[in-house]
Amino acid sequence: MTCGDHFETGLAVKDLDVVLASAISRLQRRLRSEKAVDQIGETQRLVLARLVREGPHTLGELSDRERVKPPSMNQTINSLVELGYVERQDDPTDGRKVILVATSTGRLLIEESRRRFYEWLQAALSTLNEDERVLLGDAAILIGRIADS
Amino acid sequence: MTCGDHFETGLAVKDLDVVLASAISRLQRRLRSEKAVDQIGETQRLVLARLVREGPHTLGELSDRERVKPPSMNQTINSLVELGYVERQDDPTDGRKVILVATSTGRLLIEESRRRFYEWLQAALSTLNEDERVLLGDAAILIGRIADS
DNA sequence: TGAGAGTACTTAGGTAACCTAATTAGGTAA
DNA sequence: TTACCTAATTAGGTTACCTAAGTACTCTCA
Repeated sequence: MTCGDHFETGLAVKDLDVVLASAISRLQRRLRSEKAVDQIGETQRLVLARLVREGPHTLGELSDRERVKPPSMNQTINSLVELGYVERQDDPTDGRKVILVATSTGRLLIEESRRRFYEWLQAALSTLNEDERVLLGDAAILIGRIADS
Repeated sequence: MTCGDHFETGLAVKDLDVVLASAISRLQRRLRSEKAVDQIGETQRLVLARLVREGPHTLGELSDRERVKPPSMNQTINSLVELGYVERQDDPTDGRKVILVATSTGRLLIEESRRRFYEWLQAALSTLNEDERVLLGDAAILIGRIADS
């Protein structure tokens, strides 16, 4: 395969809407079934991972980032707080705000959960070559941009 | 940008698990909110679209294709039947099977729904160039392959 | 030919993750 | 200090999945 080629010339772009939506739905379902080993769901894992990776956020910031309404995020946060993975802290400068921080337990869970997820993903990716992995990384960025557009 | 380059060298592949999962979740949510104009949900639309595109299927075939358990697919089909978009027919050769066929109303809905979806997607894709669209098409195929692996 | 095993669909009941509408509490500015 | 704005939360509902169990049909083979 040389520069400019792609895997299924023409076809790939023609049915982009259906092919992309279908592929994404299927991967989402697969991810959901794979994570079942964990104590937390996919949504909770993504939020907790963000708190660990990027540090404390307010509820509003989190719901914006994840493209979810505040009440939905609040529910996710409630379960993470109940499980002891996240802590609510008062914002010293604005009493309306609540600062959400991952606890050390939460940090630990994400490290382990992420390692396990990587195992599955690496197995799945083992059928792909390096070029394809790079392509997928680029595509993830594009998909994120579309989602947020 | 020349052959071999990609948009965020190194970074793209390094955090592939989180970046990909997050991007997919966000696009899924966006799709869900965009389709809200339709009478049917994203899941139903995907199934009905498949019936229109690929012709009649049994329930088992559909649930396999969509990576869902048979009872879940049955529920989706029930709602499509109630709305008059899909018809159940007996399999003449195997009394256990049920053949699912899109009605003409269903076919019509998909055509309209798809045109509308394309409008949104084209708008979203207008921020991308042709190379990026091709990349996204290729990635969709890879994602589908991973989901089904 | 008629049990026993297997397959395909369906029903029942439950859960996770979203939503909108309304409420509470804290901030801001005329 | 009243009136409005913003942030988080509560209440209640929907959708789309799941597992377990049941029904109806087909196939196999003694």
